[in-house]
Amino acid sequence: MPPTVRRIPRPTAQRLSLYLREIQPLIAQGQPTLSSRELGEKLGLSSAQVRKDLAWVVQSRQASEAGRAGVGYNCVKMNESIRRVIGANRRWSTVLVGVGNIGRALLAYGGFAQDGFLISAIFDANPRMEGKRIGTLKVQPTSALRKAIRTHRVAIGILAVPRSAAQSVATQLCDAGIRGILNFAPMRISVTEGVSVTNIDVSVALEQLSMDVSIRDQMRLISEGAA
Amino acid sequence: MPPTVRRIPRPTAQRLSLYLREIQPLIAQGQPTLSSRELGEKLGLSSAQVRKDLAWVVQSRQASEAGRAGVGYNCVKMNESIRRVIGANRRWSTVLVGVGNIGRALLAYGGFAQDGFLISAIFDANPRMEGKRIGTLKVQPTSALRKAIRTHRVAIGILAVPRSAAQSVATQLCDAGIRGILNFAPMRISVTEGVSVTNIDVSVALEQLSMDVSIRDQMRLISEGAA
DNA sequence: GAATGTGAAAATATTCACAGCG
DNA sequence: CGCTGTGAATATTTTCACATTC
Repeated sequence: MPPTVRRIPRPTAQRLSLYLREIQPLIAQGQPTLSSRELGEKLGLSSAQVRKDLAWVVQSRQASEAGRAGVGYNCVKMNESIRRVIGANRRWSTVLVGVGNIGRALLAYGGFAQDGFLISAIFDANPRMEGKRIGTLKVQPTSALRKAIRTHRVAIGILAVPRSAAQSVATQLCDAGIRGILNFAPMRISVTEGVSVTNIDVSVALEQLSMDVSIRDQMRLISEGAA
Repeated sequence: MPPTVRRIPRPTAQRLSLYLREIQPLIAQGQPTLSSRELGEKLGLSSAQVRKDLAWVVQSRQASEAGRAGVGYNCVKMNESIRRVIGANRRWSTVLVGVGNIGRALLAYGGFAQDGFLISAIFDANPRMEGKRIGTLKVQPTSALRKAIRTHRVAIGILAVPRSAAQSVATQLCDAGIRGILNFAPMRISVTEGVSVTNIDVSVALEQLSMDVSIRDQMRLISEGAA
């Protein structure tokens, strides 16, 4: 047995998604290859970093589709390899719970299909929404979650309900056998062991941003003081 | 001069926002103190990690408001100290560009005010929206950005326009003197040197989540195979 | 006893730098 | 030459473990 196959590092995994975002438009406009330096420049990363990351893609599968010295990486092949490694090559069936503004924004944005994510059914905890049609889908009560998740083999639930309903719906999703939850509610949710959660919290993002701005301000003051 | 004051580490900064989210409800329900172990358990972190992070808060300001051995950290004071360190103690004036579904969701969510973020003015690139009132604010054309940013001393722009308009609006924000942009458009935007950007990209989040789910699946298969 | 604060050790992640290919 | 792939060197982050305080 080889010296224990290490798992793909978190930071690498995160960057791979970003690489996909950069590569895809290039493919669309027909660019055949891309060097680690070019890709790195677009994202503010060193070329060595990019090469190390892409080396993971090649190694983690036994695939041999590597870059070519003197040329760079084949865009199409690299796109496909990355998608396989991060599990974005298959289609993911999802359910959306909550058809308020966020939910409707997600439904209106057609871009997920291209990334392999399909919203199979939509739900709302509010009975007044029941039966309403949005696009091609009819809003169902959350009591129908279990059945929908089983029949569509849904792995991912998108939680776009108000904070007050979030934990209750999260529990229903877990009970119905969901495997991962994308949580838009501005709170941490508790889930069954084995269920993955990714949070999108605007306040956290704003705080991160304001901190960056603060730090830049301080540095500016210092350098101006020194000048 | 002390041996060069190191800047607060990125991962620490990110976790500090999460600590705030946990501490605030505890304050509301009157809990006086919190131990590093308790806080860590809520977030799946080691107590040592929490203590190291909080040590930064105490050190990075010369403040002496530390935890107390045998007791834990004073919730109220820790909340305030963290907010000061990450720049969330002051009020941030923001502008929102794009009053589609995402923009309206942000306006409808009242929780930012509590975190010190105020949406001072709203804009839309679509002239048909001009003059429309949403809540207490009137939609302005993006040509009015510069003036609004100057008069309200706005540091942060929230970019919630469709992909096709994102770069153009980002450029307008930069020209108008914005300091940071929270970008909801599913693309990387180019900005003037010195402007910070934080992206909220649902596809990236979904990919991250699906990758976690995939990895769990693989581990499950392996352990079942071994059993 | 229960907890903090913190050096020292371990683990991770990034950058360097260069051999070798196209 | 330009660029990949990768060990070795750094740098950063996390964990350990324990003296110290309440």
